[in-house]
Amino acid sequence: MSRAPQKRKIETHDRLLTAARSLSDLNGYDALRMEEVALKAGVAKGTVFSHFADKDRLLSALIGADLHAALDQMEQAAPTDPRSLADAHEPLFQVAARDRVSFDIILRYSGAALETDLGPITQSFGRHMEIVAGWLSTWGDAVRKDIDLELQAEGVQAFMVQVIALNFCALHSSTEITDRFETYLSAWLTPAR
Amino acid sequence: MSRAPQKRKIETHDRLLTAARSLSDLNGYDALRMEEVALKAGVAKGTVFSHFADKDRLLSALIGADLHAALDQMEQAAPTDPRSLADAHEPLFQVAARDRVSFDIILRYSGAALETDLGPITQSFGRHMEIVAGWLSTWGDAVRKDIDLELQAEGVQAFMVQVIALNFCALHSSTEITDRFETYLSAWLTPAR
DNA sequence: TAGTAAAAATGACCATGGTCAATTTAACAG
DNA sequence: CTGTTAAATTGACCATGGTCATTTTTACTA
Repeated sequence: MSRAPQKRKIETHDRLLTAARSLSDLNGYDALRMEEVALKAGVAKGTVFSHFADKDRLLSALIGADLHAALDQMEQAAPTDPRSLADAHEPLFQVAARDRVSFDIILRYSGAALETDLGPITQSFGRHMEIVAGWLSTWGDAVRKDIDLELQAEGVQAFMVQVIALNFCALHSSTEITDRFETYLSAWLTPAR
Repeated sequence: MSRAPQKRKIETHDRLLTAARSLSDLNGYDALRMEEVALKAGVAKGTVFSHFADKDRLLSALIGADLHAALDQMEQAAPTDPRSLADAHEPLFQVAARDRVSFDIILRYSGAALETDLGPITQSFGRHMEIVAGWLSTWGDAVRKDIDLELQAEGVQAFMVQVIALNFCALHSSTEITDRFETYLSAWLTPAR
């Protein structure tokens, strides 16, 4: 028989996340070492890997939290056109541009919205889609009507990933990201004239 | 003064690529070991890293070649609508779906089309864009006219990345990829009604 | 309270990507 | 042919992510 997780496990899990967070705040995700996390959490190295299957999962937990925080901030906005929709994504772009590692991890899980086994990044992409769909549903005639809401939101996500990727490969500033994003969004969302 | 690369270097480079290719054909990119490549090429491990800065670069060379071959095949087609455009991408999807590693590497360099220092993957994305733009330019009224050709091609690429990502995260078959791609392409390219 | 079975934690150990000071080889000048 | 310099190669070495048999702790039962 399998039993419920012990209180100890939950505490250790929290300590690990806290340790990883403070270390990554200090030196960025790139410099994060699993052994340091263990040390800081007062735990053996093997324990880290019994909580997070690999480094990617630990990073996903951290970056997923970053994304959720960014989405919280995003939700304050109420964009009504492509320009303000692009601007509303600023917090997300901040997270994605923080680190090469953030970029890699986010990109890798970017399309995971349909996955059954939801990781934290995947989850935040799902949430992002709901937020965007919610906004678009209030736009009335300002948005095209020939494709359904879900498809529209998926497209927004595709272009979001695109501009994030472009940002990292060339050396674009953050404002250039939103400008570029706005161009895509206008072309994608604007109704036929 | 710096001198031109010696003949020896070029030969070694070729041997390394050949070795890596045959090993990856055998067991996939995932199981490729740098030391095995060195061994097979009859060279010390350090030599591999003097030719390819890191494993990613070596993989990029291989996968970049895969992509170019796929593009060669793609160029045989002459799609005239979203459906056939999606179908024409089949060879590319094959390459991208070969391996988790291919997916990761391709995705990471997907947005690199604007980069100055062109890697092989980046290059193939540039070439892809030219091909698509060339095709679209012959579509006449079958394609929207409110945005320019370049932007259209960029969008095609964004959706291509999206469906590749979706494919790996959920368990979609290859036909489902092209179907999904076609949906996006219709919505993106079809002129206003 | 003692017994016990599963969960949790441990840390020595391994695999592999990557580094670099030292060595060998190629190419050219005189 | 000999000497000289930079290019090319070498392989011992390191860093770090990840494994797993063993040990310790927890929570439950009689």
